Amino acid sequence: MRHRRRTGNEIKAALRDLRIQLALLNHQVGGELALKDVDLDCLDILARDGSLTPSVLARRAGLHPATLTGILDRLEDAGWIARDRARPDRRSVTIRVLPDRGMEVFRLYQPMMSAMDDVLADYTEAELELIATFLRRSAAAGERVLGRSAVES
Amino acid sequence: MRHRRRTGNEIKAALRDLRIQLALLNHQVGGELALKDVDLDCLDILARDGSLTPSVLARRAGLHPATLTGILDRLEDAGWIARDRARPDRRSVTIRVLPDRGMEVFRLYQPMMSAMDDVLADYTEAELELIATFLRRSAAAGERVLGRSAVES
DNA sequence: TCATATAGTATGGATCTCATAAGATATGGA
DNA sequence: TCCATATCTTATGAGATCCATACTATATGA
Repeated sequence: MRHRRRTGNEIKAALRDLRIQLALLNHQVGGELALKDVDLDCLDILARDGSLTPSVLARRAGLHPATLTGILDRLEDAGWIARDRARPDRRSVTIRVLPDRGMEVFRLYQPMMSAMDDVLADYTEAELELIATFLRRSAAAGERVLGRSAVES
Repeated sequence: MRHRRRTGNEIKAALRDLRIQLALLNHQVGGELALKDVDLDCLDILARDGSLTPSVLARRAGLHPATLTGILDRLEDAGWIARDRARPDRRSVTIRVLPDRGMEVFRLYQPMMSAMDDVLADYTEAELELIATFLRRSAAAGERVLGRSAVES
């Protein structure tokens, strides 16, 4: 059917707009916290995946290991993370996110969270489930695509 | 109802994951095109909003005017944009996105577009409309939130 | 006409990125 | 065990980027 394709394109366009908007929002929040965009991205990945080693985080974030060292130095100095050296492999380091500054971040994202609550209030429970599943599938799709091209290179 | 709140939080979490994934994907695409993340963001904003002046784009992207000059220099040198000086106000410049390199970008985003098509194939037309509306509302919410805090500062 | 405001860009110092190298540790075979 | 090689992280330094400031050109309004 023709409508399906058109709606699909609208979804992709809306997704692009949403990405921009979330990027700008993050940029603004980062500014208040004196964090570069990439610093926030790293913190976000750590929050999602839990403690990682620098090499794994660098690969996952698409950054050069030496670049990540600089980022971790900044994050450590500002009290966002700690570097632990107590693993079976003593070359390795574990990055641990400190809870100390969590409330600051929470406060800065609060306006967007409230705005999202307003959006969500218009939907039924079943519709919310549908949306949640769609978002998870889209994220997983992104992960698959990224994983494939990472393997090739 | 308790379920609503939980599902809402799941949506927010999924949105966070999706944001990360799209950021990483953009970072990867940018790498192939020798573009910084912020360069791609600017191109994306221009694609969304049409031709803009440097000052407007700088404000919209949350960047210092001098920073944007550097970005525009890069984009111009690489053949992404042109700077036009033909407006009523002769101090002003209009940034125009050139179509020349559009196909390159299209090709690089193609894998993600295909992956999204696979995701979308599981939904009915009505469900797709629901999702599209949700995404548009979320983007609009982000815009409102950002607009408010921009006014304050 | 001219004082002031605005758009965009040049300048230069601080900061960031990353290729390379170095140091520390691990691993596997002789 | 000993050692060659690989791996993890970080130091170093050159080049790129960011941005406060200053500057030029143009506009606006008294």
